Amino acid sequence: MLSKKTKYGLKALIYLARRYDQGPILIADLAQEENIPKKFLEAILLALKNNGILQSKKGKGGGYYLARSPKLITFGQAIRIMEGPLAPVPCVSETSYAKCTECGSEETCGIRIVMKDVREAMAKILDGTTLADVLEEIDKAEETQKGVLNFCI
Amino acid sequence: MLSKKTKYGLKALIYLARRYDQGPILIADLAQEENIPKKFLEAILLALKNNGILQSKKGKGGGYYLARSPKLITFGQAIRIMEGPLAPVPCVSETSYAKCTECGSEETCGIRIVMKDVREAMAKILDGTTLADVLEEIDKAEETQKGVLNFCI
DNA sequence: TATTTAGCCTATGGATTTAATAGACTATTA
DNA sequence: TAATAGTCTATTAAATCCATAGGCTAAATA
Repeated sequence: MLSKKTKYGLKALIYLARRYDQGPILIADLAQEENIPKKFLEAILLALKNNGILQSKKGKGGGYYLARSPKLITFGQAIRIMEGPLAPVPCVSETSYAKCTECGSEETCGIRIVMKDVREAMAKILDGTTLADVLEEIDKAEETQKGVLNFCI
Repeated sequence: MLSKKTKYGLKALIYLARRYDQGPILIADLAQEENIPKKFLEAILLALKNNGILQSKKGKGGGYYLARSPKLITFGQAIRIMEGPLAPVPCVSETSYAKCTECGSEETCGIRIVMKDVREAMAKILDGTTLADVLEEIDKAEETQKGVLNFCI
């Protein structure tokens, strides 16, 4: 299960993506709009900034904004920063491999064999989905919803 | 990341699957062979029993054994018992759905749209992989390893 | 029936992580 | 220089994870 931290972070990224090239967005506004505790959000945005996903501007007229186009930011990148590696076990992680403590031979570990496939499947989706993709999907879903509503009326 | 609890449990299941129809296995033996704290393992096996994956026999000659053929026990079943639902967010869980707190409209939530795909991909693998499958894969991997060793010598 | 075996139950504890809040500090802009 | 808004350090409550201890209960065997 994703932590609240990660959910908040993803919500914030989607929010900022929707307002890309509208200048810096205030933490306070973002927090209020998305119902995120402001101080908690501060820490999350800072982490995203320190990892190159976001940029910020201080002082009046300041705020946060995407460091690059929504087309170039993936869910995978963001989730790894906030939640850690995608891999269910460290021994199959591509981005932060570690030997499983007390796991004898890695090549013949049943758990590892299965989790390798799981990691790959997750990575394929999350590293292949950009913020721009998500915005598009949201728009599509909203159109469909409108259709459903009209149909109901 | 999988918790130690889950890893221990999966190890135990694979161990028991390998010895299916060899009668009950002692917790103590299992714990020692697989390097799992005995008391912790007790709790894990009990949970698996209470969820229909294992059966046990008390008294002398007792122990734990699979409740049914390794072909009929999947990783998905076991992981859900020990780790909880596969779904990254409760609102896409098939086995234990719950509305995300403070998530306005479910149909147009960007996070949900992506995580739905992730859940499906994970479930496809984990619900499609039985203990018998894993034993087979382990054997295959061990054969390959032998080949590598001989080649090296 | 008595005894031993081995799983079952309750509870405790430390360590770590998660979620949230408070307050002082610093850079920037007008 | 005064106001703004991000940055940093601490603290805390709650939850979860990992592990251990000790007594209880069911079952097999002598």
